Amino acid sequence: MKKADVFEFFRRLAEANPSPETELEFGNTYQLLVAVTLSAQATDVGVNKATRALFEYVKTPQQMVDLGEEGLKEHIKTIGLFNTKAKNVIALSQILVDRHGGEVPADRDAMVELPGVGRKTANVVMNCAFGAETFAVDTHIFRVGNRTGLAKGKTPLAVEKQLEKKVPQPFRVGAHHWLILHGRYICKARTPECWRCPEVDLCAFKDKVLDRGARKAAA
DNA sequence: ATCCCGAGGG
DNA sequence: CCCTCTGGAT
Repeated sequence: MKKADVFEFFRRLAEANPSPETELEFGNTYQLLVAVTLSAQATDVGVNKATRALFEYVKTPQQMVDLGEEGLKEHIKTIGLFNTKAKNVIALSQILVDRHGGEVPADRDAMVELPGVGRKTANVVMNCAFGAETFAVDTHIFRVGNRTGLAKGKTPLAVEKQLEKKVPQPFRVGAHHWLILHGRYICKARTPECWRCPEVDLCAFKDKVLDRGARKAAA
């Protein structure tokens, strides 16, 4: 995508949604870290449903350690991969207590050291909690980047590097959310809704779905 | 059957 | 690179 088009792409997203936010619900940075960890292969709606009750009384890593692995499992049973997630969250919480004074470190490398926290999760927390210009490339951003031609790459890391290079300054903090929301609600995995996409004229996607009626008839 | 804001291990 | 963990929605 040409430089001027990239700017226009984000300008429109920003215009439509001036202050984008995560759809995950949380009350502090620690809860955000836990929520993002739980969100692997799960929808935000599903994660929120599980954390609503949990976060009522678990607001610190120490309180999570006190709850324990089995207690946590009871709360997150309805989310996929709950066994591994429960184990990781308890272990991660213990490390925060032991080595970080009960706080989430404002440092990506330190966060990635935590069990269950990879580069993508760390990038989300750095961006949402600390306002860092990080691009957490999840399934949505990977797809949107490659489809549109905004940031092509064979791996999430490659797409991340492209975004670091291409996203212009006024949009670097918000880009993560704009791209995810765009992917979730318009540039969907199965049936992208190009007919109502505000950026369709800037997009390189070859199989654009421009007519809803035609597509329904074909299906 | 396929997807959802992945990470860890082989 | 591959596989596994895992339930709910569509």
